[in-house]
Amino acid sequence: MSELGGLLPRDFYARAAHEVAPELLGRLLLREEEGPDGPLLLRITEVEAYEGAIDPASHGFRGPTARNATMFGPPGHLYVYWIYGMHHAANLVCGDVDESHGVLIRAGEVVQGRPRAIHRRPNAKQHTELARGPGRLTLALDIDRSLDGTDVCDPGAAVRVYRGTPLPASAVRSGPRTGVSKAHETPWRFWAADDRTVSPYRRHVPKKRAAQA
DNA sequence: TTACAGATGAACT
DNA sequence: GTTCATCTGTAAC
Repeated sequence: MSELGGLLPRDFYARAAHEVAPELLGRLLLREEEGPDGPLLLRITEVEAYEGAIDPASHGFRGPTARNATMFGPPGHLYVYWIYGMHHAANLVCGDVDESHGVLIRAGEVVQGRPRAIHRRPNAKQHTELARGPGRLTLALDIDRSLDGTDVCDPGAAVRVYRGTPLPASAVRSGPRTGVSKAHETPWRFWAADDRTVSPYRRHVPKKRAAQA
């Protein structure tokens, strides 16, 4: 398909996450699938940047663990983690090896393969809800920990990122990150202006107290 | 619009 | 052992 515009090269990711993040808006995330229907295609509309050792909100802040090992590897790979015991979230590893920079893919618009996304997300009332939010997005695209470490620059990979049509800077908005308890003031959430597939902002819920007996 | 339950892994004491 | 996390669906205001 010509609209894909070719794979984004690894160099694209080999920069600070907050530089890469806004340039990912409008790009196309391709999810390869078995069967005759061909791949799913998602146009990225919302992302958040996390920057390793200098960013207390990043999974990489306290150093490598079994879960976040992928973040400490080379850029251009997919970091998938399991959160709150019920959702997956997908990041693209940025920066250099050991820097543990990442860009969380928060939301997007399913532009191809929509019936399959609807099948996986029966609760979605409109197509704009199919991948509106990081947990919903991974559900719609059937992304889980088995895809952790996928090289999105590899033409044969199950998940890849294509150039698509990047958003002009004038159509990019930024603000505080969602659901993050630390470094809340850092405006490293980026989204496409006036796009209905962008998730609603939810500030961090300070704490959940167990009910007193 | 705001608040909370829910399930699991990882970090922390 | 305890606390909390890059969240979502549902319910009460």
